[in-house]
Amino acid sequence: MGRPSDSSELLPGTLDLLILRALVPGSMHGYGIASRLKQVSGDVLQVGESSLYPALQRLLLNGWVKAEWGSSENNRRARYYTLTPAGRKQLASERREFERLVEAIQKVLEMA
Amino acid sequence: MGRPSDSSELLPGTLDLLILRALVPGSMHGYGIASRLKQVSGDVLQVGESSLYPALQRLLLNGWVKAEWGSSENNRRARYYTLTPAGRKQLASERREFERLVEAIQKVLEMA
DNA sequence: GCCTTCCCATCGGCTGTCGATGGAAGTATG
DNA sequence: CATACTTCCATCGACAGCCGATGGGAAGGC
Repeated sequence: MGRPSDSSELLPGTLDLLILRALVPGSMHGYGIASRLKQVSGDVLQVGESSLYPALQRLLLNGWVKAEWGSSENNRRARYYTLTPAGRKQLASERREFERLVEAIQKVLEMA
Repeated sequence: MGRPSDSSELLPGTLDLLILRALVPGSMHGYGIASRLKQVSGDVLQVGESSLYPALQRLLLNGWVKAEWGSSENNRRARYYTLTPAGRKQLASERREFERLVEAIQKVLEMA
């Protein structure tokens, strides 16, 4: 699994980038992040919860995001994740790297 | 390893695509494929041999490529890999999928 | 004779992703 | 009321891909 030809709906290695980017407009809870990614991508990016939460743990551990409990607009207990300054730097870095690699791949795809 | 922020020089999950694409102009041996990818990508895509050969085995197993022994232009023993018709179909499919995902990610990266 | 380049290949380990699973708390249905 | 559905949290086990290290052999230059 985790390969483009499989049922994967994600390019492996881009999940952190996507999550960090999703948090730029403001704090969100996990479920909301997944919904937002799905929505913005036009149903292409379908992040399962079993991919999402490990990723969020990772981000917490590295200090890219912080978390605090609260209640969602539906009166449900929810954990809100917020981008830290370090997280913004990481986002910028991952984004540059991603674009660098995609450009490189495009060159290969378009070569003679 | 295998993540964008690491020293990885590859977007995980794109290696098969790259190899298949590299074989479109004609048969090549493994070492040549790696060199070509590096060159065309402007030194960005650096495929280690320990990534390359397992990938080639995979492609062989799936029938996307076939292999035959020969000698390189330098009189050295070399195994030449050639795209099969099934390989071309696979290439087209992986390429579409890759572009689909990249577009989706772009949407996220550029969202408000 | 030695070193570098070319070319093959494998093995062990790590990490990321996913399917399955489970739970709790609100909201709607009948 | 009871049942079902949705939201929201989270973990576990399996699996596959990539990489660093390592091995070797054969051609050619110094």
